[in-house]
Amino acid sequence: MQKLKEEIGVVLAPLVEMEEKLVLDLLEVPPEPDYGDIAFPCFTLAKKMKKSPAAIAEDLGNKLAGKQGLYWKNTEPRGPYLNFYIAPETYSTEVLKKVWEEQDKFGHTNLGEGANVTIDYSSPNIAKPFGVGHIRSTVIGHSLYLIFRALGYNSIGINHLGDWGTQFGKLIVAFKLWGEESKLKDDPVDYLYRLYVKFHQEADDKPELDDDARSWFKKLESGDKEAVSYWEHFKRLSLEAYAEIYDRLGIGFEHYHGESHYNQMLDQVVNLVQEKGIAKESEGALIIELEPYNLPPVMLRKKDGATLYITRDLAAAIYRKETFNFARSLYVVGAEQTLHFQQLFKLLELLGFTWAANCVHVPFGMIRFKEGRMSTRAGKIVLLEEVLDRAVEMARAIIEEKNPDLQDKDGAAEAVGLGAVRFGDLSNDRVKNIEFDWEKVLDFSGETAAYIQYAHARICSIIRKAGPDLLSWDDKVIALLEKEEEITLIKTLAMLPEKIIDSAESLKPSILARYLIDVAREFNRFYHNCPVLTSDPEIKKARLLLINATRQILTNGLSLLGIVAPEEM
RNA sequence: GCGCCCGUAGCUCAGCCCGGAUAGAGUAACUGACUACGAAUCAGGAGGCCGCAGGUUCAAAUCCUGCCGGGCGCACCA
Repeated sequence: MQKLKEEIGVVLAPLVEMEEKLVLDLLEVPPEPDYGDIAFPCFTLAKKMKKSPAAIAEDLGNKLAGKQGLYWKNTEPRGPYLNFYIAPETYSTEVLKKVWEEQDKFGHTNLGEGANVTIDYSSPNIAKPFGVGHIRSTVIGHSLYLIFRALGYNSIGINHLGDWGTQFGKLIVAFKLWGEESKLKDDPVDYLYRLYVKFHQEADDKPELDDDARSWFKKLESGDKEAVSYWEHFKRLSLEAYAEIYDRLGIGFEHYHGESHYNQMLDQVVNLVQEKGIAKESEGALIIELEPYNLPPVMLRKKDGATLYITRDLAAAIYRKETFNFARSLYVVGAEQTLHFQQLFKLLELLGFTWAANCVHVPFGMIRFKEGRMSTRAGKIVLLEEVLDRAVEMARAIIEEKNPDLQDKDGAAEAVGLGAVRFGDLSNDRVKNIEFDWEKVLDFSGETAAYIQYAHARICSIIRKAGPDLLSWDDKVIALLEKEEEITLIKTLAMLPEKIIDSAESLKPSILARYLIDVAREFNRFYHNCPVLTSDPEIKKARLLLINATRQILTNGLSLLGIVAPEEM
């Protein structure tokens, strides 16, 4: 498509007396396939030439009448637009050959030239259960990780574990009051979670519990043996539980640098801020006024001397720059923390770090119940594990019904079930809140991962039946792909590279996800109108190449969303 | 009170960054297609003051301003 545009630029520039680049910027894709493949709008020219846009388009059409290029076969003025139609043969050959040759690398580029991109994602809070709320950061972050890697960046996944903070004071207090070691061993995350909830219930009536919790956290910060041993115990048990979920989702991190990792740097960071002269004491606490920037003040140290979340984030940002010298640093964290990151980045800027401009908060909306928001403290939460299990179970039931002879039912059910959960989080614009609805989670029809996986499985089935020998590259047969469904499918396939780039630039995997739905849809249209196996040998060969390219685009795309496409389901 | 985000078909959402041709999907309800390469599919009609009101423009779902509705946040949590 890019080559087509460039060619048009060269042809059009002299005719309209504009620079090629300007022409290229104006070119757009028409809303209807009937209107051609690339359109040149004549509105901007109308002023300059003092003629109606339609007359200009007409004029250009006359000048180009009967002419054609390598990638376009004719032009057609239509209202204020001059529309170009592609030459299917050269275009299709170009696209399909490229996919054939590059295989699982199709769509990948070296745009990033190996530059480091740190991606802070998932980052659960130790001792809290892994709820569906956390899946958004995990799944969106991991997809961005894969997308950046496909573009030649060196993605560095960082799991910034919430393994420090007042919640540990609360847990220690709760465990000392009500805890039993045996129950802790059975199901540590669940048990710690129940203690956490109980703590908040009790603290409503007994505010002194909160004071106890603060003082235990203070002890932890100053290295108190007992506090540290509780903390280590809780942390180890939680990490073991998270590891299972990450394994299941096929997710790994380069670094598990939790908040505690930055403890030894905090004094240094606080000193740095004080040297800059931007901090001041207020009611015993150390704060920084950000009023000139229209932001509320930031507190770096509480009056009891303990540090806060942002103190550790400040240290972490500096550490990441020093360690990884990132080109960009992404924080895939909920939208409710937008202010926090505005303050953090402003602080970095005030400290004179010009790279603060390369730090980006990638926010996303929250998952809510119909009745209101989820709350860990109140115990109103849906566990991720339960969601995954039920989705896989449902997929398994459907397979049992539709494909009872399938060999690897478990494998397929896992791929489809997990794919559904992932896709549900990836296919909509990040920033919107999602209403949690079991019916939607367990629905595998329409715009879902299963729709894409099903198209993939059908293709695999056809290729299996044709026999692998028939699938080989042949320049000569591509010209036989001339039906509307075939051409449209090829045009859609060709978009993968630009969609991957779009996703990276906008930090929205949803662009890629929705594109894959389009590909599957166009394939289905082809499938219902163009038989492969029963066609004449030459056409059969050409169509096999076409569906094989489609299969490749689907797996390449899905893999960047972290979704597996089984060959049968 | 102040700041940020969201508002498009009954429901869930694309499109908005970068303004252009009749505003698109899915889903629900209705109609049709398995003696067809897998019906988790496809085809069809139906369904819209693009929250409201101004403004900019030859042209606004898209840009600007105000308002309304919802969400989130705003010094000792993360």
